[in-house]
Amino acid sequence: MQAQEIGHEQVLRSALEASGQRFTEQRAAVYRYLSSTDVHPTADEVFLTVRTDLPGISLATVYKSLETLVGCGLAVKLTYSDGSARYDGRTDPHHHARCTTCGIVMDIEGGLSPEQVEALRTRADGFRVMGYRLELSGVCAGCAEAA
Amino acid sequence: MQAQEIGHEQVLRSALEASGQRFTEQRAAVYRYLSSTDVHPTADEVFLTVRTDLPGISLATVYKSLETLVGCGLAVKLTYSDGSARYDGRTDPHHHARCTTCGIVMDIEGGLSPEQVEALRTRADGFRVMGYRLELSGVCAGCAEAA
DNA sequence: ATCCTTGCAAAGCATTTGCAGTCAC
DNA sequence: GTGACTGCAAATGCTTTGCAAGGAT
Repeated sequence: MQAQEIGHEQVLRSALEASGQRFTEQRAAVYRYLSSTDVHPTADEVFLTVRTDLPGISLATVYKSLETLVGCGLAVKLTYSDGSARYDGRTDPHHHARCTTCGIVMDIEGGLSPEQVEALRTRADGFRVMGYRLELSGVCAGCAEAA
Repeated sequence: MQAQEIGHEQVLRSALEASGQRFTEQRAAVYRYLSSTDVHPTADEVFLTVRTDLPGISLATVYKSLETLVGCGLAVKLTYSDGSARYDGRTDPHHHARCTTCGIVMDIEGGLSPEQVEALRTRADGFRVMGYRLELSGVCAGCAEAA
């Protein structure tokens, strides 16, 4: 969808400009991929995929681009107990469910209500809430069937 | 409290035995420290503290012991976007609030109700929920004041 | 023209692993 | 006595960094 891609590019340009950073092919390619998928890829997976569009891109640049996107609020970095880090291009409120067997991360629609967040905050004296993360862990349908 | 320590030791012995593992001084010392603090220490902080009781313990053993405790369900490993991993010796349901400035992790009392968890699960088709993690991110009172 | 960004290679750092000696059961 | 655990040191693997060349504004 051409129109959508242009929309994405505008979003990225604005976000970069707002923080005094420059628009580049590499950042655009990383952002385009991240906002087109729901697989929550690792940095290496982003690298491997983006490289098919932009053969010259380096892994270091992918790391830097991802960090830039996170800094702009256009992506979220998710870290897990097995040491893996994954990136999520969705910026609307939603939760995750992670399969501890195969590592897949699925989206769960919906967010906490402001009241629920506030109820939590009142239990953390003086804490200023910027965001939250709610994640189920367990076994996905596919792995449960295989076992 | 001598009685409490003995209680802890029994809990650890049972948990280890249940999974066919052995009770050792090192595991006991790591568990004793973890269940006595609410600072959510990193592996290195556990090492530095436990070493005052058990001067010979190695960092590798601390890592292995922590992983053993996590495997027994006596501790929870929390990983963060800056690459740090922290361990929590509390096993009752509760949440966390993490300061993105100083890195401190605070406990928030309470858990999600079974109904709330179920409501989330129904949105993840076929997923078998084993646990969840709910965490606020933001700025703690101390850091907010300093800024 | 300025200075931010890239790509490469080297460095960093937390964590894991191989192995011989030691210890729990 | 047997197999698991420890401590040490080396290795691993993801991520970051330094720097010269290139690119965006």
